[in-house]
Amino acid sequence: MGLFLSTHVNKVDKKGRVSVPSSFRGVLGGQTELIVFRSLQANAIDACAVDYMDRLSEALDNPNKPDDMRDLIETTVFGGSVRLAIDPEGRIVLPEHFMAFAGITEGAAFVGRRHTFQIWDPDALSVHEAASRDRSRAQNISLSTILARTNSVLAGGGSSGGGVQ
Amino acid sequence: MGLFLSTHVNKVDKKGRVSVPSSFRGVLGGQTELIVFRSLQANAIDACAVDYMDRLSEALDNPNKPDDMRDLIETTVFGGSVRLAIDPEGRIVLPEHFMAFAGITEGAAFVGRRHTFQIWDPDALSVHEAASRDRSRAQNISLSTILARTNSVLAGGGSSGGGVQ
DNA sequence: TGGGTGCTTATGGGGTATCATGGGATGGGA
DNA sequence: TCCCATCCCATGATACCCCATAAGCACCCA
Repeated sequence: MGLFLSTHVNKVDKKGRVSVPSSFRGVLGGQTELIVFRSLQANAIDACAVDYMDRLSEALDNPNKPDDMRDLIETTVFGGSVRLAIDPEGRIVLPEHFMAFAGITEGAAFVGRRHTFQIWDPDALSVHEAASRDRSRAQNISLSTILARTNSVLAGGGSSGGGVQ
Repeated sequence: MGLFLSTHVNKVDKKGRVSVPSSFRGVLGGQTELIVFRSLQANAIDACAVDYMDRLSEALDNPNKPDDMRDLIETTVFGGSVRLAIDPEGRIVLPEHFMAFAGITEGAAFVGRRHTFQIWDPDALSVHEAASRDRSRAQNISLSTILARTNSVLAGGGSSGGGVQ
């Protein structure tokens, strides 16, 4: 119950409300607010807990970060983010221009990404997911290979993998 | 009692429930949840304990990990995986699209793979196993050759190791 | 050695709590 | 006074939990 996991598709009603999946609300703990902003990588909406934003801010203060990246993130993420209230039934109302940006109309797909999650139009997600799976397959990613490979990275070694699968 | 071993075939009842083999539940310790994920290599479902996923998540936070790889894994693995509760009788309910993906209808084969296990349609598994056996035979793999070859690697030596088999 | 006994495991069905979703009511701001 | 946002309540569907039954296995005792 600590990480945002799995994908849930929920309906958007005519008032613009959409339920945040129960398991995601569980990850948020008792928090009745969350942060959303337009994703930098895709036509999707990124979302996270309020306190996650604080940690992101600290990371940004790291002097090793290039200045232009800091500028970019400050503008797009912090400037473009919105704080949303979760109603007693666990629903949120996405701002109009966010819906348009992600192409969301009557359905919204919530995709867990560990510390954050994304909100997609279901159709756009299918397309994106298919492409991602292909790329992952090309990299030979599986539950068992990720750990093995990461450990070798940590050890400084770069065994190219090519495992038996 | 530490590794997922051997293969068990169980029935899927009309509610979609299927028993996790008792020995697998033993490996999970007291954990009442597990993670499932559509395999990238085969039409089967990968499964692991929740804490395995936690370790995977920690590994992903390693700053040496390339950013694009992290994105890919977060989307494919974490977005594509589902957390399933194990009921008091030791059963799980696989999501509809997971069943369809693996071609599972009335039976499910649980295949131990050490730290993870897979769930197959029994018929699809037979086909896959036959193919795997052929490949093993072609590569002259046996339990004793694996150890012998690994040891020689560790020792830095390259004794070509003509397999006994 | 063979039969019986008791436990663990797998499977089936029914009842209940939770969740997603829809509609209506209420209150504050324009 | 009107409109919009929020909150409250109702409902259908689903997921979860509890109990019951049956089948396999190991152990024990005769």
